[in-house]
Amino acid sequence: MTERFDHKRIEAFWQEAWEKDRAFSSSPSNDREKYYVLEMFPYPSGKIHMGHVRNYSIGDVVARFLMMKGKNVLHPMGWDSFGLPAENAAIQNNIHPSKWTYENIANMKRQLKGLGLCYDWDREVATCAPEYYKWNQWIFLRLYEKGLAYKKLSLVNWCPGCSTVLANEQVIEGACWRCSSEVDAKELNQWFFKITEYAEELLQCTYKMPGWPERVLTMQRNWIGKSIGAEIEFKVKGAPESIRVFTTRPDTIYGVTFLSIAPSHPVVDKIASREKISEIKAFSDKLKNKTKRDIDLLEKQGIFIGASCVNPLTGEDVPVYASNFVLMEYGTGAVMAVPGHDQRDFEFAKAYNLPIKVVINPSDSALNPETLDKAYVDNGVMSPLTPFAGMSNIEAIDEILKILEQKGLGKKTINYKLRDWGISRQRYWGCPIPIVYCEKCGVVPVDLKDLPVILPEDVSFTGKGLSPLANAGAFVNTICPKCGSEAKRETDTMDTFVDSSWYFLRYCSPKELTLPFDKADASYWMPVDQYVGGIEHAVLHLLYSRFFTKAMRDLGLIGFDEPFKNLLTQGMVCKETLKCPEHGFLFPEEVKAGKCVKCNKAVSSGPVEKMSKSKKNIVDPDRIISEYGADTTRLFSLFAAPPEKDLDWNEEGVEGCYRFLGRVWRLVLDNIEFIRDVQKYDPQKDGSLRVPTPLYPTDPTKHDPHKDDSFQRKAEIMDIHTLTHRTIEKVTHDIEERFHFNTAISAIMEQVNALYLFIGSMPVEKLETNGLAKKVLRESIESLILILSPFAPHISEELWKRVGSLTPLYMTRWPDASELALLKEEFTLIVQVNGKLRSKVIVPVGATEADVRPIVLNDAKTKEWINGKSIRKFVYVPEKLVNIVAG
RNA sequence: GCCGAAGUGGCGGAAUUGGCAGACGCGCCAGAUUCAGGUUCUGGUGGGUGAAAGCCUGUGGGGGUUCGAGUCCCCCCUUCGGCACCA
Repeated sequence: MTERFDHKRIEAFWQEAWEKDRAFSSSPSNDREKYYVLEMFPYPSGKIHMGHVRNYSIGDVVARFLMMKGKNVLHPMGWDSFGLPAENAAIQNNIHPSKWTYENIANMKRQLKGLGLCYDWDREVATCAPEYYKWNQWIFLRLYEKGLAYKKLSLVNWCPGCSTVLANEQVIEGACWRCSSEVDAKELNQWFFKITEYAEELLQCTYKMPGWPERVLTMQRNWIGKSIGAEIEFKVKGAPESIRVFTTRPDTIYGVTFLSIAPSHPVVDKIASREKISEIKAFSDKLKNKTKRDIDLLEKQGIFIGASCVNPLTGEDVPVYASNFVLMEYGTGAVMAVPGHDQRDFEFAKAYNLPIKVVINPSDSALNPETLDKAYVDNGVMSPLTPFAGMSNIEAIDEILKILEQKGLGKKTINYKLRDWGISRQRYWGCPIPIVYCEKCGVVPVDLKDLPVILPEDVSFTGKGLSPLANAGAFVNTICPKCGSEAKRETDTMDTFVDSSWYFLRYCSPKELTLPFDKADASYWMPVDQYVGGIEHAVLHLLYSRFFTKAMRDLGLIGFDEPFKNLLTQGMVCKETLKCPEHGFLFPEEVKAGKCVKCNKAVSSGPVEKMSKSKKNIVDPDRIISEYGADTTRLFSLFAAPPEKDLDWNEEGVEGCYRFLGRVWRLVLDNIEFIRDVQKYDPQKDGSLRVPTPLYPTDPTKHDPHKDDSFQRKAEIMDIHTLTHRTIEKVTHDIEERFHFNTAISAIMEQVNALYLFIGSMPVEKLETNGLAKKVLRESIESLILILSPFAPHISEELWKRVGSLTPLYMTRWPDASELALLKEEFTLIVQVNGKLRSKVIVPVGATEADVRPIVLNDAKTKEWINGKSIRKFVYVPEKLVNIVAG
């Protein structure tokens, strides 16, 4: 009886051994090439979910593989531990956010260790620790000093029911997530980081980042939203003011029939007629209180403000409208309206009976504004109504800009959609902003030597009113660092995205006391060679981190431009949902025989969706790990789909992986006597034993144990040798070049299947006496254990020890595929007749067309298909196939 | 509306450069082992047709390029993701 595969005992044993050996600790070294593998650190919400398992399994394979490849690998882990859920827990369960957070960290750390992930835990960081957030404050002050952090009035979401500010994420369809009151827009003084200063560089670098997925780069480019156009000044008729508009289509200026401005545009107060001002104000307020979605549904609306401007080129009067579709935040808050060539303006002109002018025509026809049913937005030729009749509109842009520039009424401009990053949060559980407000000195930064500004523990959580910090007198009341008189601290905390914008640098020297990180350590380890995380951070975290890197470079802290060389965005973990017509989503245990246990109605299986509590389709990693083990859990999460695709969770697939590991276990233990003390087969020394080998799988009659012919036996043994090295080659390539762990695992499975067949076809006494078989078997099993180890490290370590290795597996080199073993003397040539597979022939490697032609044409099957027809073409693809065109 | 990704057996997915479509796993079917269930081992499994060998057909749909297309080009359909009055 083979010893049972006891995953619990094995996994506990090796996890302890790795920890005791400090197997994965890292330090800079000049004799090995560095490699920094990073997975996005988790928010300590309480326990890990399958998304974490997947994310960290991917990173772990990369890290373990590269360690075995001899790289000096940095693979750290930490906690993004400031944030709102901790505060909610405080309000709901009367537990301090700090306690809640650290308990969660302890539990999740236990879970990550239970997965056998190869982290250097000596580098662990938690962003809520003063030793960490001190440096947040330090960076903030350096940015402030550089003018990259500033304060300004801006709109926030205000809940009148809770009398507090809400984050955008807390506003659900325009209402408070907690009390459902309608959320107002409110103007507050907020701190900002000047990310817009880097808009152009952030954009340009996206074209030089081949290691990032194209779709993430596209999303970032869209988010930055560069558009090239012109700013044009329209003088107000009968008033000293003028209105500046931004347009990407200066070529349409001759078609302007009105101007549209944002209702909140400051010019309204100056030029609108008295009776209109209050109407426009009301219109503007109404818009502010609507969520984006609602505005989308609104029709084009506007109010004539009672004033007109003059078209700088035609001198025509253009009435000014306050319109609901013009945003104050973009461009200049004013647009020139060209109904003939812009669809929004067209709709507005139709609704308000404004003239439509065509100034650009398609190259082959002339448009009639009377009969136009939509705006003509394509390129074309300038119409006779303009001074550039017949010229292409693209060329006309430069001509028009020249005239405007001469008149001093326009110039080329670039606009970005990217806004400065508002980092103030009216919350407690975050990093305090190190600023003091003094009546005499105004805004005063805290001295660097006085950092950190410690977040006070002794505060009360009511969920009402201002941030708990604002009520913490001992915190708020302080002394002005400049003049020493009484002053008050800033009570807002920083957005938690600030914490995560530089944590990858802190990992390089997590215990550094004088700076956020040691410059030499950072320049050794950085940039991150491989970053792995979810697509949900495509813009936010990944853009902020890029910005921070550039800003810190300009502060002289680092000497590189981009933080993450290669990025892998893994797909979501999904599962089928179950839905009862009466009770909605159900947990699997609420369904018996396809019926809801509450109402006995038939339950339909809903769509496969991302695992979430509300959809009741979550699978708890703890349960899976305890039932099947960490190795199986990791293996399944890597085998079920390629990493960037969504993964469908199904328990039968998990069982399949468990079965596979059991199969490996038995394969090794059942044959351990044959291989334990045998020397490995070395093709360099034993190369003379090589015999011509057909491709695997070979003729099934060969597996007949009674038909023992030593030549055939030898060929069969050598097939295993070849397969072993082909598998090493494929697995190495799949991990290294493609991150296709699913195909790497399937190749290992194929090797296992082949070994079972080989052993099954070989009588025991043969195995015992055949030296070559033993050697080849040992080599194959050894290499199997090694290449399986990044995926399933515990079982691999255990088997590695069992086959008699003295050093632990994690200290062992990754096997190399022997080129000699991969050499073939013959290969199977595919024979196609008229593009269809008709036969196969064995030919020597390196055969030329002249060598192959007679062999193929004499092949009986091929002859049959050619059937006397004349051969019109003979296509030979060396080492692959021939295609005979006959007819 | 714009941008992007994808569409292959009952299911998850392979096919790296245009060259044997469906590797591997799940499920299902059969045989062996077992007192029995489970386990384990072996074989089969796209569809059509056939006793079988085999033949025909087949990668969302339609066209094209090519000796040869899941892969390249054009048009269309569907699904998912992102952005969305950005002037």
